Amino acid sequence: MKQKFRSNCPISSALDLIGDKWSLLIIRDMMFSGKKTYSEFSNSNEKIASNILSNRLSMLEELGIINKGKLEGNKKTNIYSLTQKGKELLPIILEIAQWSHNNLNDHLKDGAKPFVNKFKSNKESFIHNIYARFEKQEG
Amino acid sequence: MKQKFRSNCPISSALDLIGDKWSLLIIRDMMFSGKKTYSEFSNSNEKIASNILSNRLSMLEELGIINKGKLEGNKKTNIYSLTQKGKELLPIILEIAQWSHNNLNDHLKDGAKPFVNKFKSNKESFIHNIYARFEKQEG
DNA sequence: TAGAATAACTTTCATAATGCAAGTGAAAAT
DNA sequence: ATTTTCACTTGCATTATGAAAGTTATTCTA
Repeated sequence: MKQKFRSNCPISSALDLIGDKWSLLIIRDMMFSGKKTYSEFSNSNEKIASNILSNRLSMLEELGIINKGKLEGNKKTNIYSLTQKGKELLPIILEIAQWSHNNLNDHLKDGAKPFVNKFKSNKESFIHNIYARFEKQEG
Repeated sequence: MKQKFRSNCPISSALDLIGDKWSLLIIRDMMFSGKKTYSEFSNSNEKIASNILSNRLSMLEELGIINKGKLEGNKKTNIYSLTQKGKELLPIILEIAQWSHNNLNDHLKDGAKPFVNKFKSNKESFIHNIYARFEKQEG
């Protein structure tokens, strides 16, 4: 079997799992756009190729970051959802957003700025509110 | 010219710059191991290939995340240091460490755990202490 | 001060990952 | 019954990564 991890370092090990240009975008879409099907993911602004999307969805599932399921009465559409492990990527994603907000200002549209500002003003509560929303969505 | 960014999304844009398996490891070594030269970076546990290291150092410099300099009286050794933009990657890296600590526990050695626990207990002050250490190192 | 060692790469070539376009098969809608 | 939709897969070109050896300019050492 091929080694999954390059070392025992927590940073390195996380990058072994999600250190690419696509995985976190799928997670982002699940967290902030409520996307949950293959075709929804394939419609992102960043134009992920269908084979890469397919590959990442199965990797993320294998890693226990997302789940794959169905809705009753529909055999066609697969419904992907975040596991706890996946949900806990939220703080990472928010810090990334903040870094971009601080350091790539020229390039970014203004849309996300109020969002990041709200996060900055009280990170803990901001994160807990989103976690609560995750709960609600699952009923 | 080739487009650097896939979209205006802050997450996507950050990943366009540092969304790979090596860039953040170089930053990590600068932040936590005080590494600053090519040969120090090439000695990491994760065994980065020399051509990739070279490529990443120049990318990171081009992106304004690190600086390349010399020490007086030494024309040979290049000294790399973090810019403000680079230093601000600290919160991202710490959140990644925390995620691994929470979710990859079986795989990780115990060494980093007290560190992450300290971070968890008071993130703001932990981060500010490290920022202060950055200042000190530069004199 | 001549030769050895070191620092920082570069080059070459094999392998793996990504990207693009087209194609497939089952399920659902018309 | 036929067309659409959904979730992929396949084939092939391009790009990125990895391993090993080679290069050049210092700097150290005998």
